[in-house]
Amino acid sequence: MIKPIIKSENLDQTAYQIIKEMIENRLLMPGQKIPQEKLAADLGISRTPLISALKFLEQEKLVETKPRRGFFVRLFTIEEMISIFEIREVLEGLSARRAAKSITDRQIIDLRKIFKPFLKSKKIDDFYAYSKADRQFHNTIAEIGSKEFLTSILQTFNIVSLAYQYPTREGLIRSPGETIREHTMIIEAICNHDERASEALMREHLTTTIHKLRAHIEEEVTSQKEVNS
Amino acid sequence: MIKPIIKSENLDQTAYQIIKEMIENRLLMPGQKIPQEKLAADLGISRTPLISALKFLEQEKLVETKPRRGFFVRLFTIEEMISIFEIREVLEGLSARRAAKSITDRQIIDLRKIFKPFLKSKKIDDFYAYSKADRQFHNTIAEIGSKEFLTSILQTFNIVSLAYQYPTREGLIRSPGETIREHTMIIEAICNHDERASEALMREHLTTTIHKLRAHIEEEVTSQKEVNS
DNA sequence: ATATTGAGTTTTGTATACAAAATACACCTT
DNA sequence: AAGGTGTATTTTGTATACAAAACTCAATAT
Repeated sequence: MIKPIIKSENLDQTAYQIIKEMIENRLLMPGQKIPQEKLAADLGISRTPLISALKFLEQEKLVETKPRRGFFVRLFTIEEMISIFEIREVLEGLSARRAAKSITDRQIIDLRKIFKPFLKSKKIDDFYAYSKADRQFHNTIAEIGSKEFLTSILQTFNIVSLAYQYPTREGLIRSPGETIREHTMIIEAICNHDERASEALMREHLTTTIHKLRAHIEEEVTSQKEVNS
Repeated sequence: MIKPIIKSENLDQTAYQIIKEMIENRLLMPGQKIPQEKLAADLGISRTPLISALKFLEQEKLVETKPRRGFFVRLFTIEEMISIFEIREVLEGLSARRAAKSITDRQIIDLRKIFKPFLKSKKIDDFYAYSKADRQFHNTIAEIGSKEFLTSILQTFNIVSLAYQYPTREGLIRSPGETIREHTMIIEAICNHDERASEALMREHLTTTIHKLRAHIEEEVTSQKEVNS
């Protein structure tokens, strides 16, 4: 995959973009200390814009500082993952509601296109492709329905992208067979400008995922105990 | 009012706190350019931590940068104000739901105390005191119900405090007589650990306020037109 | 009168310098 | 061998330095 290098105005913004990607792609591992001098040299910049970038990432909770000891890549707990999903539930619900209000004919066509390749097939087994469509679905609705603050919140806290860090099946918590119907229902509600249904369906969709996530975790804890005993 | 000066570890964090307060208290006016050299001198620090602080505030949308031209205090449009309230609606709804789940007996006592002084009186005319209680109500629920990410989002984007920048009656959009019943109902739902009702009532409370806000704006636009014609 | 030019001034974005704090590690003591 | 102590090394937080961009404003041209 070719990464779109956004040549931003300032060095700290470009550094920010690159480091964020490095964390998302696990080039910087959670818990690891970030070597300032070395990373600055690798990026071909001085420590000043690098530190500025790291402080952004600190506020986004992707990185943490221990004063006078440096920056470290942050580790997310299971509780935090659930917390992120709960926030997704309400914010993406709002996005969907707003999208239903403001969607244009052009955007309707784009939105309906996303899951088209999967509607014919009886069983969806290409998890990679479906995960990609899933992300695109959520991001598109966020783009249509969010402006200014909401976009800023979703992006700053990586609400959508962090959710796919879950370690199974390309980050998919539920199977495509289970979610495809919900996805199409949400899309239709938005395309019909039904604000109430769009929000309700999106929330339901994510609530169900949270339940499944909780169940997964329970299972894991139980099986861990079995191994340890 | 004595401001609690939080002596933080780093200079940029203290600068951040002070500048944020200056903006909230209108010592730095919206639209105004921020003079770096002068402000740094006033705070007794160099430009390095000051810029760092300003970049935080930029991400919070309290300040904006025009590249190579400097930092400016940001101006909020009416549309953005409504947008903030919509985000409040869903995020505080979530806060209330979580608070209902986790509230302790000690916190129940504190929460019930907030509106006690106003329950006896027939008519509430001390807008200043009521506005303060209102803020405390929302902040307390946020504190009880939010952890990690949600707190961080609410604080970072000043979701609660920005809402009181509305220029009438200490930022109160609806009259105390109108809202006191809703406030007590929300409090009771939370104290009874009723998650569903807590979220629903909080959302309703804020939705009604948004409607009122929209009506106010309509009125203003209309009367403006009358003046201009 | 309005618009354009350009030298002088201010301010920005970034690199570098440096004191103070943290860390590493060899050496000593028990 | 285990633990403590002091010194050398690294790294952090902040100030300062400086080239390049933006602004100011008076002089000139239209």
